[in-house]
Amino acid sequence: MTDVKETTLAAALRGRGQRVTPQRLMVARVVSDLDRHVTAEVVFDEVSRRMPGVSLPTVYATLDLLEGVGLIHRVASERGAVIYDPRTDDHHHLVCRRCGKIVDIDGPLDAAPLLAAAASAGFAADHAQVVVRGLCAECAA
Amino acid sequence: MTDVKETTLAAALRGRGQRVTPQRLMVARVVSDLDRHVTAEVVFDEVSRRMPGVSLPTVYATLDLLEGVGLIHRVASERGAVIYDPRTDDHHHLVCRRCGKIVDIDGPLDAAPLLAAAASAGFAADHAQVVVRGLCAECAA
DNA sequence: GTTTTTGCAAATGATTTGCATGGAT
DNA sequence: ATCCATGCAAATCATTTGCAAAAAC
Repeated sequence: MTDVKETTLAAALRGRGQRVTPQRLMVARVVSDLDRHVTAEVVFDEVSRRMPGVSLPTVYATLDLLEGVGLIHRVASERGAVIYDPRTDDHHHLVCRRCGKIVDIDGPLDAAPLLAAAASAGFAADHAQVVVRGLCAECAA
Repeated sequence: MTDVKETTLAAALRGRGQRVTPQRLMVARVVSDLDRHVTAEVVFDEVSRRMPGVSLPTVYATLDLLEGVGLIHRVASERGAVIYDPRTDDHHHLVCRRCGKIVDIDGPLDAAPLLAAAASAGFAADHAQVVVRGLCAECAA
């Protein structure tokens, strides 16, 4: 069983003239294994469990790198910590305005008119996501 | 010329048993007058110009209150600070991943399927917005 | 060998909290 | 008179930076 994420990352790093380090591979593996929305802290905790001594700044830098390479996406959040999403396919999010919980929703979005509007505003769009704000079932109670 | 925002706010506060203070009215007026995406700092600076002595924690608390009342919305930001939007009608945003610039886009969104998905996940949705991430014209250069 | 990365510690920026005073009802 | 809101200072949280040592190429 090959690890698609690691080989993709290693190739991307080599292509950019950047170095393939064990810390970077571990951060990528942890994000892939956790397979859910994560913060830098959460990734740091799990990385530390598997490879003690890795620093928090390295985790921040590596998450940024993974985003640049396109292996993870930022979830558009409206406050607090940055949330990364290991899913890079087209999907959207529900965000609870009270507890901050984020849930994926799969559903169609006709982004074409918005992307056209983006282009005419001079933006080179990477990615369009819908954020639905509201109250989750627990917080509504 | 009546000030819709202020009367709405005063009414909402009274309805909730909260107090109508000059600081709250001023924060609401400033947000309305600035009429653009703002941070707490920006609001604080303008409020301080018009009513010296108002504290930053009061500005934070009041922006939170205005959001709760529905007079302003938070928008997804790229940088550390929370951005508030005085427009509460249906529109969307372009966010530059490099400089953080946020631009409004008006365009149709067929949110119905996403709102249906939200409901079946137990979420009571308030509001759906699209965030398009990318590079603005200046940063692309 | 050269250059990039790392880990550490400290700095920064945004927002929140605790608490006593002041102000709205 | 009662309680909520304010101002101040300090605390907290997430993230970034500067720099010397270690590792990748």
